[in-house]
Amino acid sequence: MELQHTEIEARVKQFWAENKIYQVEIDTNKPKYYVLDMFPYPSGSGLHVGHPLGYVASDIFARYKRLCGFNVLHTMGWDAFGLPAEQYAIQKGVHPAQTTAENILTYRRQLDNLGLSFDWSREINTSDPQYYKWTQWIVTRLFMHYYCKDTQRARPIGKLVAHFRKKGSTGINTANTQKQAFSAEAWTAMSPAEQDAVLMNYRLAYRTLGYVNWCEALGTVLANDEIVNGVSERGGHPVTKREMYQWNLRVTAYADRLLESLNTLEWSESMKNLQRNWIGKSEGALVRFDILGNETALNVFTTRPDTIFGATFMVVAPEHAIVQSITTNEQREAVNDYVTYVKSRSDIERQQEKKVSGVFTGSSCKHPFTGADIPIYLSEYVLAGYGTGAIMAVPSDDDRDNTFAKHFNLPIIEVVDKSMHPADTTAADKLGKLINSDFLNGLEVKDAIKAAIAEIEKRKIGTKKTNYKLRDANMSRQRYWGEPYPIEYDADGVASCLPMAELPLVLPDLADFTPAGNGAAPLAKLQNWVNEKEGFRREVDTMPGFAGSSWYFLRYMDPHNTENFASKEALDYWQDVDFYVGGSEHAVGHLLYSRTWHKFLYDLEKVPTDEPFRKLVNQGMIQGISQFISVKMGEKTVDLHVPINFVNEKGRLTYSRFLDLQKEDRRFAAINDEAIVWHTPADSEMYANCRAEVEKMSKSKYNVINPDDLVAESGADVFRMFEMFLGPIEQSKPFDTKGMKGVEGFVRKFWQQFFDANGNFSVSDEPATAAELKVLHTCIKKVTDDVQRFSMNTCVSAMMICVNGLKELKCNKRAILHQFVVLIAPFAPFISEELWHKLGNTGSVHRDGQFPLCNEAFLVSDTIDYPVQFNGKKKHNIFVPASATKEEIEQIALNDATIQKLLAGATPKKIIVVMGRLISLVV
RNA sequence: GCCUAGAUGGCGGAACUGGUAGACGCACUAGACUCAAAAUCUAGCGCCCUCGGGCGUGGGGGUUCGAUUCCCCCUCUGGGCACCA
Repeated sequence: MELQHTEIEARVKQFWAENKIYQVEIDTNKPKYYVLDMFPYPSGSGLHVGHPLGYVASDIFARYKRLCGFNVLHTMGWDAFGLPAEQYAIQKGVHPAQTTAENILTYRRQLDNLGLSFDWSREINTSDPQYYKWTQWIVTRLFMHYYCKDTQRARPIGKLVAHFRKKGSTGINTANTQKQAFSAEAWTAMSPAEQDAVLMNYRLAYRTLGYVNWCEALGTVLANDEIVNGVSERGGHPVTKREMYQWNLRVTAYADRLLESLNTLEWSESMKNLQRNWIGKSEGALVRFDILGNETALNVFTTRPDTIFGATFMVVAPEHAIVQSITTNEQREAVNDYVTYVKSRSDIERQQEKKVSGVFTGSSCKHPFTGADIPIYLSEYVLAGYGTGAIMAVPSDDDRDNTFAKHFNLPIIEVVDKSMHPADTTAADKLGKLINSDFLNGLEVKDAIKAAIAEIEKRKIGTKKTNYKLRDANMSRQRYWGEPYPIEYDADGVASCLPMAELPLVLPDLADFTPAGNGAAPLAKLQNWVNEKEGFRREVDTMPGFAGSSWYFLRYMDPHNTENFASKEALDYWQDVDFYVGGSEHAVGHLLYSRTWHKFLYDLEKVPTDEPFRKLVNQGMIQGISQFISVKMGEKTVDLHVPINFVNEKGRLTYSRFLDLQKEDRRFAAINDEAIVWHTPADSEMYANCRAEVEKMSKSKYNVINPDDLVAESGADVFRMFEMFLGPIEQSKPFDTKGMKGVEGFVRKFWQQFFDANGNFSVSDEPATAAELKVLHTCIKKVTDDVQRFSMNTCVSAMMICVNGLKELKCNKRAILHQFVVLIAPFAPFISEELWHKLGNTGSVHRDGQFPLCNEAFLVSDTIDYPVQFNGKKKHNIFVPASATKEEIEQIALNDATIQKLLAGATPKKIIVVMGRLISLVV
């Protein structure tokens, strides 16, 4: 009987929906398992074949776990706030809520076509007020807490206020923006506005004036991870610096813990390294250099305090606040010129052309140990935003300092003797013995660093210090389509957060979505809304995309709860995400913010675990295969993208497919009007050879493959297995539909195994033979092992071998086929459900099936043929009973006539039997 | 420059802790069926060679009876960070 996949899919989908097969509840009799996909932003273009890669893989895993008796939480939702919907709203005037709702319907339909086992009763949407009520609530909690470094956890801001009242700022050890010192009296004497400003220095969500990344084209500020190569990640618009009041998330407070607990996670090493890199912890010392003829001093951060005797000059960032006060009159003009020059250079220019530049300030520092005068320079290679914005330059052991010293003819003093170490040892290796360094002479670098810090602290000229590259995350967006801030300002401008009872603060309707101008958010235009509450003014900025996505995995545990973001019962049962699947592009954005929020909630004892995602797998990107045609355009030849469905299997452009298109779809013709005379079928260029190239899949490259088409053509089961069969999940690879044929053949063969020559359903109740059991159980073993390793491509291979084996044995035994149905169920959910019912089972294979266990006894053969090697060369096979011991194998080998001949009377020096499998005779 | 992952037939890729390299699939070739084609089935398919055999996992060296796997050096490719002191 022919496999009618469309009919089967419709029938099975209905059965699943009617019987709520995938709905899951807390069940304390079963162990829990939480399998999660990174939820998508529902964009206008729908799913392409790249999206399902991770979804299908995690679905297989979720289904496998379910069949193994776990209570599996497997859910999906929508990261629904975001820029594209708002940009579209500005252009077309369609409310983002409407666009988003439409896109969600498309996504939902496409996902359902793939047979994914999500519990849709737990669907969430970050733009739903019932959801963002809790996003806002968490932000109010962040606002109401500070980070105590003594206890290494977040604490209520009230405790800090109480401390200020009693002791002022003395004795606190907190994460803060800047150091402050004030007495209890001074605190009490402060106005509410002044106290508010002080507290902003400690809050975990805080508002401050600072230079931020401003994107004029998008009309909003962006966080560091939203900027790639100096332009906005979305749209590629230029980004400039602008001074504005902004909300920030104090992620730096958690830097150490984020770094530490990475070691406990089952993430790929490269993923952990991306985060380590981004956090960028470095340990060293803060050292004070007194400036000659000036009361102020220059503080520098260095990771190599041991090289301090090699410091021959100082370099200060041109933007540093101290610049004017240390510039002498003789040098003022040169300094001003240089500062102007640096300001004229954009970030991109500075990154691209790194030339040696700088200027002498005229001032000098006194070396804290030698007392020598060391000149202070300005140079753009010292960054204002890192460390103290000033360095002690050690040209002997730092490449940049070295280049600078040579350029400006400054002295270089060797302080580390590297001659004891390999020739290619560099300063970065931190190897060698100190020389020319007074009390440090003779010490190895590692010891010298400790000794130098000890001495620096003893002389009170500096302290041990840890620095991070990680910056606090900007959390304000001057956009409409995001969560409103649950913050209001009183007449004095003092910020307070809304109480729980006033949440959610619903995003008001707006007709015109354009920014309000001058950096103000669209909501500023709604003066009634802004001033709705008497005596208060509402915050008009909205939250960035990462707000809603930083905790969504918790909401799935208890999505309809109105009293809490999730009940304690649900949190205690579901705990955390056991298995998280998603793209590696979220390494330093979503994954870092989620971890931070989660640790914060853990500090508040709201979640039971310190980390949200135990195991993480990053699926690779599915690329498209673009087709190009070379076309003469006037003088030059250009390569143009050709829609892939215009190109036949031989890589030739076919005219007939073009003719099939409706007029409005003739985009390809339109863009190439100039180049090709399209309207003459006889035109030889119509049949030109195309050139294929692997690129990112995108609409503009005409290389997108829609999963819907493939599902309609070959069935969801085939599509799922084929996506898995492409190769390892983690790897990026081009999507080439050519290989689908193989998987299609496999599914068909499997199906036909249940039918006789006349097409009637026919299974035999006779007991299975040893050969049949061996074929099946070999497959069970392989699939069980590989699913757990997340190696889905080899699972599919194993099943293909199994089906070929059963076919060869003409096996239609119920016992064998029943087990295979359960085995294949995670991969091919539709066909397995259909066959499960045909075999006379009730319920659903996905709920009532039990994943078959491998019985190794079936795998054993009577005899095994062992290859025998001589000196690792000559080979000869011997047959031994499968149960033979090492000694017996040796005996049989030595008695074998051929081996005796090969040995020619010699006694082997060594007989090697490894794992009972292979023998090597060393003569 | 630094970090990280990788390099295996014409192609995608197997080989999980060192043990018959190339599983499985695609493509290709031949045969069967067919008037013919498609589909299907059967067989072959790393390279060289006449059998026997020799050579083969980016290149070079090493450890081992035995290396795709472990160690050292080099080349190339993908991803990330990038004047972070």
